[in-house]
Amino acid sequence: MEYDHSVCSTRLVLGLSLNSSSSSSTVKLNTTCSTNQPSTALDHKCVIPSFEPSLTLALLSNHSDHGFLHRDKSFSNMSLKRERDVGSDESERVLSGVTSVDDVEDDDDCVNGRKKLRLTKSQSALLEEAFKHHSSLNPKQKQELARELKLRPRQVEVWFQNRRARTKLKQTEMNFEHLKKCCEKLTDENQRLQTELQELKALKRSPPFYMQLPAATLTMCPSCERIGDAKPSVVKSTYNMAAKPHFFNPFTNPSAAC
DNA sequence: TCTCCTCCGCGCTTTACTTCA
DNA sequence: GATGAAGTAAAGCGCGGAGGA
Repeated sequence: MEYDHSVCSTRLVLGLSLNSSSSSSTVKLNTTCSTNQPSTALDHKCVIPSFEPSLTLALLSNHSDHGFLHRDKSFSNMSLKRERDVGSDESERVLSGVTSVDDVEDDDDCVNGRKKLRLTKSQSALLEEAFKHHSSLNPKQKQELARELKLRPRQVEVWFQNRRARTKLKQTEMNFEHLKKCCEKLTDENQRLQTELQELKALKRSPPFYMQLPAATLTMCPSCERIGDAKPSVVKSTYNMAAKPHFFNPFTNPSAAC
């Protein structure tokens, strides 16, 4: 990601939009410059995985004796949903081949007792590598990765969710820093322009330079040093020159801001 | 076309664990 | 070495959108 800071001017339109949907998640920064420069857009796209076939088991196992299911005394929608998750995990475990006694013990530790799972360095590295290729996994990729890492697919899924969240947060922080710098530069530029405007106003209020000179000196043009015939329309005074002053044109001059 | 259901991703939050003063 | 605050990351929860029946 790179920004072209050289093309923006004082009239800068900055838009930060965060769009999310189930099919994609987009973090977009549009930096539109008044000089009709192309905008820069930063996109982080997540691709929706395709349909995942899975089994849904009813809540009949010992899972109800442990962990989060305790929280739901009633047969609410939430409990139904958790049941679905548990059922999904069960089916995924079968599909991913994680059926050993050790695996089950691990599950009891990290899910029901909510003991924190810490991924090993090799597991993290492999997940990072996979994330480089796909920020989102389809069911098949998830199953394969889970089998490779000896994790439950749900854990792989959660890792990718958290990883996407971290990426998005980092991107947002970067966008914020960029906008902050732009704002600071625009503030400085605004201050400079205000000062320039005050100077020009003061200059306009003061009497023209040629009126402060003795009449004899008016015969010579201060600009071209040509002796004039004292006709005011011919004389090029410094004031007349200043009548067409150089103004900072934000549309033609590069801004200090961006 | 509408409704229901399921799946999935996301935002927000909780919590276990680590690091550091 | 003990301890508490702060930080980090795995996981929980609820919501909404998409899509199929």
